[in-house]
Amino acid sequence: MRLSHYFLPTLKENPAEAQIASHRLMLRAGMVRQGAAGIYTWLPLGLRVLKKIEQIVREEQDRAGAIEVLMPTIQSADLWQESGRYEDYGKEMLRITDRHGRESLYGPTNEELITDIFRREVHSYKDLPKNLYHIQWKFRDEIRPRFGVMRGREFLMKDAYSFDLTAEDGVNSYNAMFVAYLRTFARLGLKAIPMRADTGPIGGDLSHEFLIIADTGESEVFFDKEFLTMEAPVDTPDSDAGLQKIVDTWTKPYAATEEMHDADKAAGAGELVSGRGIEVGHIFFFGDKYSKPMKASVQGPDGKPTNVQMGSYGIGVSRLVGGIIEASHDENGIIWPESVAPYKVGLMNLGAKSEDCTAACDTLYAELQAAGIEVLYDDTKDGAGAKFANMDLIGLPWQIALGPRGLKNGAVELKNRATGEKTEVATADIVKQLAA
RNA sequence: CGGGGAGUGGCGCAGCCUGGUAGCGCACCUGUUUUGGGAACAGGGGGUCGCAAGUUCGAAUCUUGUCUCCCCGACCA
Repeated sequence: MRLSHYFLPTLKENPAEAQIASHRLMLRAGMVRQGAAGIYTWLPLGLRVLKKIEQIVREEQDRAGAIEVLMPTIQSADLWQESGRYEDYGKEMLRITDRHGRESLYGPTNEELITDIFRREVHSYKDLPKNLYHIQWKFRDEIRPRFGVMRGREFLMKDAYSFDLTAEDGVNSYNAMFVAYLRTFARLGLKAIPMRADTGPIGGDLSHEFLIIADTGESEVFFDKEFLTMEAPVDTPDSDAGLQKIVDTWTKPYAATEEMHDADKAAGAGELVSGRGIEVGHIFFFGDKYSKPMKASVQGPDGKPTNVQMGSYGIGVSRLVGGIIEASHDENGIIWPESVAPYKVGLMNLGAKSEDCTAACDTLYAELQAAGIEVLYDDTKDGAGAKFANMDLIGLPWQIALGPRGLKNGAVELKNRATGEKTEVATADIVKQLAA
């Protein structure tokens, strides 16, 4: 993409409304603009990151056997009255009345809707297990939205729902998601720690939150130092026992959020670290909490109807954009992990008024594209300093600087954004090196 | 919802106390000179000061109301 044809409104100064790093940097890097409190427009650069995260989440859900659907944002109040949550959910739920006076709502979550789909279509234990997910915008009318997209009112979330005949099978489905989450966060370049969690309004008795550690996290967390060196599973076991083993490994060391922290239990554990955490995923197994009131049952082998055992599994996709920045930035800007970077490399023409230099940059740009490398090409007439500063701000993993000086030597300067390391690379070799 | 703060060109701010021609930096436009870490000079465009009432000869400035945004707390992917 040529910057001269792109839409990247960066800011040199810090907007007054943004307090924390990710919010500030997302505004400055031209990723988002606020519409109302906790509601954002995603500009091109931010949208690319959002889509990349979404895709990684999707791939890992698919790998774990979940099947993608897409449920609507607007739901009828009927189903919520059936589950009893229409009253329970309170003011956080945005309620809407349509022209016919029908009570509706902008979905804050989808347990009711998916349970309704399931009960209408699935009637036999032979069709189990099933895990259906979607990636959709949600709305929760938070009392106080803050921290940009990390705590917005409108947010993009992946939510999966598992259906099993027995509680034992349900735990297997839960474990499969647990492992998928470890893999997902690792691919996003994050160190996420599973912590036993309170089940809140979703309900149930088995639940883990996945938190990434960052100074600006919303809750205080305590965890065994061991987590910092644990590696996410590379292969996904295809046996229930294999899954259980991984879950056991990851739930054995002590880890708890403030509200679940038990100083006595922690005392017997390993070397404890405390810090602040950002919740990026939350999984629940809640048995028949919804299937019972909503009569979602299948016929078992014995011919008797049985309420299905359910679990639900959320990942805050839009929150992750902010979360990744919190975990990966410096004083100059964002440092994207390569897996979610909006472009892999930024090409800067430092001699935009020289025909030779521009021709060399145009050629290199075409070659990079031909090699399938995602490149943002700063072909504007801005000064060199402004180009460097902008590239650092938007945080692409690699920067190529090509100006009159390099043109003379047949070399470009390649900079690694994360390490700051700069190397001279022969222009002829640069594409090959980046493609590797 | 309780407590605190703020609304003045696109962004960051000053002016308000003590009412009297709306200002600065950045950004933007034109020209000239520059050109490897946010260039220089000259010229220029853009704001009914969140909104509404009130006080006054006169309101960005004083009074009242209202809306919005931000921060702290309780709540949350």
